[in-house]
Amino acid sequence: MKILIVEDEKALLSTVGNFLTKQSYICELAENFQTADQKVSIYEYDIILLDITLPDGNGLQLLKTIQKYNSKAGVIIISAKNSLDDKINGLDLGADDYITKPFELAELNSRIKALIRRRQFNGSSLVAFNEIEINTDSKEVTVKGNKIVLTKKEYDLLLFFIVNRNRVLTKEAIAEHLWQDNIDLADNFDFVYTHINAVRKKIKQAGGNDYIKTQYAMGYKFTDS
Amino acid sequence: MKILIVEDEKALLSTVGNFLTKQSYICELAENFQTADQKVSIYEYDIILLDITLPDGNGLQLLKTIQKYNSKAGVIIISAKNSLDDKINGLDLGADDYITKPFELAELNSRIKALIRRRQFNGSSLVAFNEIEINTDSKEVTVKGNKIVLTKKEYDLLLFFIVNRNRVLTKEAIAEHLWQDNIDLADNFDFVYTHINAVRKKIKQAGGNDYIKTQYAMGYKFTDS
DNA sequence: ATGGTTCTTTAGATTTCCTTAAGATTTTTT
DNA sequence: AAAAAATCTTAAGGAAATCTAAAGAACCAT
Repeated sequence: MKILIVEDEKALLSTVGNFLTKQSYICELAENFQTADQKVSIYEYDIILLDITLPDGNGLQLLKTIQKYNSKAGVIIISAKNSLDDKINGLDLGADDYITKPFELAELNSRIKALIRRRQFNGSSLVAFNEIEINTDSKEVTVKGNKIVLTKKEYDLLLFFIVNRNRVLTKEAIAEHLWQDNIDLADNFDFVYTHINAVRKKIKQAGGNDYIKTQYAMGYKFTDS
Repeated sequence: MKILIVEDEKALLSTVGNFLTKQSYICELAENFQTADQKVSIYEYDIILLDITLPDGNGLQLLKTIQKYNSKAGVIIISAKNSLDDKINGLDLGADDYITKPFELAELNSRIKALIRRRQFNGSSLVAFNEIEINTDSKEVTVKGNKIVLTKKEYDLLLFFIVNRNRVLTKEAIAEHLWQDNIDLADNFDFVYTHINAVRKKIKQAGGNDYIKTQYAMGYKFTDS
């Protein structure tokens, strides 16, 4: 099982490299965009760990090279905190999973294992939270195996929640993600209510739990507990 | 992610403060050189927004204090129009970016995000004081591992205390932080009592110590000793 | 154009919690 | 020791945030 680790922070790079080597993976390291791009276009990897913030280029660009020369590889994005949208852009561009800095090595390990497991069965990219699954390729959403049909806004909203699980998201942050620039930040964001209501309704109808927890005056949190 | 906003125009200060708070940053405000200098030399920040034209000193001077005590912080200079030299001096003295008045909140936001990305903050989302822990991502608060549920005002208050530990905070300072602009300085601040009482009660109920020490006629201090 | 879908707006119902007020308690001053 | 000032505590009315449903507006494919 070959893994390429792309990360410009040297300390982190070698920590992760050492750890994964001990876990019996064959590791290669790249600490900038150029090296990574070169390696990806020449060699084959099973897993690529990709930090998207690199000094000499954006890791998201690398995803294109990966798709071209290394389409069988599974990609886990390493994202900086607070770059909420990067995660989703990554998933759109073909990444399979993401992990937020700082992270536990144990967590990284279990995500790698999960990815390997998934890849062996079907090559599609899945984002899941308990009984809710999103296939980001086909954009299909299932709840307890039942397919539910979401509109684009609803889909974006649910994906945003699941990718940012266990994080309180303010209405403003949600609005900013869903409407990008077409939004007046001084506006009121009451229309968010409507879409949250719609998503809740559809998940409930399919027999799913309501993981969207309202935190009065703070925002919403997608969580188990 | 902690941000210090240094700006003498009160209206702008509170607008920016409110906005960034809603974007899930932990904000502190300073409306003159002296306060800012003091805060910078005592506390740690991730980002400092710095207006250089202050009534009681030049913001560029502050950069030296920042360098000395807060060298990890990223600095964005807020400059008045046409003071090009200030910008250049600022960048020379270690600022990371600048933004010109008047500016859009959206623009400020994206510059902050860019700065975070560049600096690759692994902004710790844990704030702790002995047996009390606050996860600022999930906004969960635990006391001896027991989760307690706080309202927004209570949460803000506790966070303010812990961030400003070992420091006597007047009722006025607390009120100013919790209510930002919506406050009449001629008012009495009796309502602070109610919230302090609520926080104390909930922490006690979860088996925690009462670190909120009342200093008669002076204020409150969150401390061990 | 037309019909269907999705998005936004509106407004009333509901929930949550913030402020107020008033009496009790503590600390300081006289 | 009494008076004054500051703080504590509790409960209830009202303000603010959220929910919900339904109608109007925009969009899209035919």
